[in-house]
Amino acid sequence: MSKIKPTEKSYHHDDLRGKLIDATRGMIREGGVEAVSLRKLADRVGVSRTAAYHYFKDKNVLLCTLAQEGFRIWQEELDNIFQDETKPPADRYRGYIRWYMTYAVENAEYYDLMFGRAIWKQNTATEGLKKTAYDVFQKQVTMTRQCQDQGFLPATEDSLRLAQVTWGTLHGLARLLIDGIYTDDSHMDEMCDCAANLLMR
Amino acid sequence: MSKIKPTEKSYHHDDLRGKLIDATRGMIREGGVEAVSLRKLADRVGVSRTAAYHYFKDKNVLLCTLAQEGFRIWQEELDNIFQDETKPPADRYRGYIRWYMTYAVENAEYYDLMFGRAIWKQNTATEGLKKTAYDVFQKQVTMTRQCQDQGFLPATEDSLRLAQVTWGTLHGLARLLIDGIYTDDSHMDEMCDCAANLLMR
DNA sequence: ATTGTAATTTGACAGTGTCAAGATTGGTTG
DNA sequence: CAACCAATCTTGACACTGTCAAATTACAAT
Repeated sequence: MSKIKPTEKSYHHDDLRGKLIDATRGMIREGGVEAVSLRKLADRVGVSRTAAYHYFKDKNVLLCTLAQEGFRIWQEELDNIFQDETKPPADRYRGYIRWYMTYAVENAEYYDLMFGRAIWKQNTATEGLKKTAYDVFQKQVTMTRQCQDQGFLPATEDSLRLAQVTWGTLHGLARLLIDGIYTDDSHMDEMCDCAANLLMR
Repeated sequence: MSKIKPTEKSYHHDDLRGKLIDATRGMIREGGVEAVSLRKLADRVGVSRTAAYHYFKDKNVLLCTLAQEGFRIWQEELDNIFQDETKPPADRYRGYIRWYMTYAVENAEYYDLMFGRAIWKQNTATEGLKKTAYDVFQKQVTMTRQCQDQGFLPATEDSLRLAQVTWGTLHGLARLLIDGIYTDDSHMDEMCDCAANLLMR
């Protein structure tokens, strides 16, 4: 038995892979995707420049791994929100909008990693990331259909298309807030309400 | 009179500044913002690595200049669309949505420069760029109010907020299409229609 | 103890943006 | 016309970046 799972603890450092991921997450939170440098990362973990290459093919794969983790958590949050039986469905949807925008603003750098260009441009996304992200969207679609059935999203529209457009709306608003184009987050509540009014009926 | 306007033609190269801008625009169209390199740019124009520094403080200012140019053109297009008296107002708005998405997809790299993170993150935008972009948004607001008055955008909402949200919707959809998240542009028409149905009434 | 193999490091290369100092050039002035 | 001068452009240099190939280290099994 010569194979050792690289994710298991190794001798030199306990779970270097995990430490790399943790440190990268920290760097992203602090300075955004563009602040992630493999060499600074190595310094932070206390390892040589190219050590990360044994666990991640290149920088892109490392970032995709982090993004994928983000989508997994996102999925869980989504489930929690829409399984909360204490609120009426329409309130849950309003809560979802609120949660979306709040999360995006408070975790701007991480949101930017997940939905930003660095990863999605010209098919650089890992297969794993694509799949996980696709699952999240599937959830969004079924959730949309459910809301249509419950009568507060327009039933005339195709669910898939409607899911795209509603999600696009939230995504767009989030981007405006994060990048500070034409907006700052001081009026986030009003924007959420306005969006809810437009989308729901 | 010792001053010579740097924008005027110089002796070594006729209007180097203009040539730099042109070449940069080309690079953006070909490979996106992230493909712009000052050294490759210099090569392309046939000048030394640091020549551009005489006309632009740094790379960021160069990009902002290009983006600003984009916003000026954007402004003109917007005027054209909403001054077209041959169509009824509602059709003009639908046409605007169509134009927006088409432009974004067909000039993805340029759209990305104008509305993407590279320029807007943490206040790196030039004052000039900010102003020009702000003017465009102002137009969007007055246009929104006009549409509210004409009765096909909800009159109950605050114009500024509504302008933000409608624009956010288009921006979000454009980003989804450009980055290829959950979508490709083969269903752009349906997405435009769906968005129009949601926004207008 | 030796061998094998996985983990890690070192060296190197081709890029990048940007600063400081030097070289070039053409118009203005003595 | 010659000298100067300031705008323009180039060269050299520095500190970064990602990534590959080869050498080194360290542990497990024989």
